[in-house]
Amino acid sequence: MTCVVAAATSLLLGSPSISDPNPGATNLCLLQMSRHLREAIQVHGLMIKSSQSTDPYSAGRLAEFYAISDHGSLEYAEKVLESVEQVEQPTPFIYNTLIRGNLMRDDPLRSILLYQQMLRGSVEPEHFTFTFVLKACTELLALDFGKQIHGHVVKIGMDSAPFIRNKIIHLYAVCGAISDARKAFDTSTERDIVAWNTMLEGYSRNNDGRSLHALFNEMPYRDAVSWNTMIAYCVQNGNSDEAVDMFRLMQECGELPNKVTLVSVLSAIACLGALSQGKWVHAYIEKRGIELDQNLGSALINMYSKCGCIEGAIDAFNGTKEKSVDTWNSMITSYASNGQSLKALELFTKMEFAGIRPNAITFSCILNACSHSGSVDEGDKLFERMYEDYGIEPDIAHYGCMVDLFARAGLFEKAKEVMARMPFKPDAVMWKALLSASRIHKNYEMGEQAGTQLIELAPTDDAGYVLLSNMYAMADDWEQVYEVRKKMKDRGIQKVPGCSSVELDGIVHEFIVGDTTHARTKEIYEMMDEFGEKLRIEGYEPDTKQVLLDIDDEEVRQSSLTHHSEKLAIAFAFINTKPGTTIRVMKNLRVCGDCHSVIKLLSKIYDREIIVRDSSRFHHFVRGSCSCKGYW
DNA sequence: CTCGGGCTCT
Repeated sequence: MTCVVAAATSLLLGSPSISDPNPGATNLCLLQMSRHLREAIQVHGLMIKSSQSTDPYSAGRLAEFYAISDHGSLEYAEKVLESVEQVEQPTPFIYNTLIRGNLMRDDPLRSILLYQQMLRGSVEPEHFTFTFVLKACTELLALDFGKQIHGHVVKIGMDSAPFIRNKIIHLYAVCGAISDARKAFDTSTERDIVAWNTMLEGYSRNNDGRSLHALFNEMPYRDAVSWNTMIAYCVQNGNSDEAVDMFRLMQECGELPNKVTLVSVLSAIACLGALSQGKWVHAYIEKRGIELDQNLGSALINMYSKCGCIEGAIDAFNGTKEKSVDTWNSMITSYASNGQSLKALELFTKMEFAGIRPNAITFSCILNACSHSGSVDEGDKLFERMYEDYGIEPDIAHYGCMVDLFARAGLFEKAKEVMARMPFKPDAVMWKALLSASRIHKNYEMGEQAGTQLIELAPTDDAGYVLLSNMYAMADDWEQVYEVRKKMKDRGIQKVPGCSSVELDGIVHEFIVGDTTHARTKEIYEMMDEFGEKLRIEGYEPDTKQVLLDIDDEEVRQSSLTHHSEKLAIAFAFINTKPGTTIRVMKNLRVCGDCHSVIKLLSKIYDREIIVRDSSRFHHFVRGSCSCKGYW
């Protein structure tokens, strides 16, 4: 096709003797067939020669090609407008096209300027014009300017047009003027489904769950978008359970989930760590023959990864037809967070080999993998290559990875060097990494400094206090433990209670520390006693320094330790699953050292694979050892 | 004779 256009164009340019019965139509045809900017420019040249380029319809076509098509150029589009202006008043179509083109290329401000230019030139806006300009206002959050346009629209009686009215609702909703949005919604004569959905989105954005649900219930009928909006709202507010319920209800109501639905529900399932539900969704995608595009592919990889199921993630990765950087990044992260850092590094090499250009996020993932596998030299090299080979300036997160990398390996001098050299002030994430590493390497001095800084930088986060006091306890510095505890109490910071969950037959069971509310509490505690017995035989002794913050009495401390939520969840899973079944536990906080050693032993004693997802990573316990190799 | 990716996920 490309060759045809080029050949035809040069033929026409080179041989004025060839007679074309309708040269104007031929040119437009050639223009439409153009697949490259230079071809269009050649046709444009022909049109200029025959004075066709300022003819209103042809100029519109030219502007459209330049402003909208993939091989266009907004600069040329504006040139078309300029040349028309010199001859006559441009049509609204040319303006509409330019406004739309700039919107599509993420320059809404230019769209607005063109609209103003249009008005100055006394070109009458059409209702197409308003839809584009209102969208530009929405993207710019230009509420006042949008209100002016709204006024204009009302004045000329166009406010009842559904497209325009919906854009107005959207504008107000996005700008947070929810009552104005509702007014526009209430006063519209015919409310189509988009109007309802737009209003739903408004409540969702404004975090008004009550009005959102009320409106959803009032809807005369709902489509997939309506359901998706509700599901997304649940996900955004951390109500993963409710999101999954909505997803079920949606299907019961006969509405077919689409890709957007699936992406949302997968992220909810990932939060819950509900693997069997995630597998169901994967099977559903395959059954319906839905193609794994980049978004859906990444959502699946992410879900499997967060459920500790690396095989599933690999499947989803391989099943994603057109892999983007994000797809690769997701897979690299999956390996890294599941304790397979060397695989992550391997995949990065494959990625480079496949000619995919890594981005800043790729390097965060990969440097993180290096620190978790203790690949210090490799990480050092990659950090250099990041700028040298790919021109990516490291941001604070990358420096954080490097600090983590060195500190985890016990190279505190190197870590400090990085911090001194970097063009940023250390952030809480960095101090936290340093503090954790100090605890592992028993570098109390470094830990004290990091912990103090951490508490100053993130005074409302309980993690700093907990980590620091735990470290003091390890060092047997009980006076400091008390100080930290007091500071925490004075500032009204509460320790977030540990909470773990396991999924059984599609139902997620939750346990908090010392939980006695579950229907099968008695059996659970009996199981725990059995654990205790077997552990004692293995020669295990509880590490009571891990509890600290909430308890003084040694006896209570011990019992609290045995009742950590992950242990309850594991006991429950033991009661309800056949020997040999892999157990997956999701925890909101990091696993404590005592639980970590207990679970290691349990995996050995009972020959069970136990996978625990804590707040920062996965622990795959198999036959007495853990994939994190003691680093977490 | 042309034009509304109308709302939902990342």
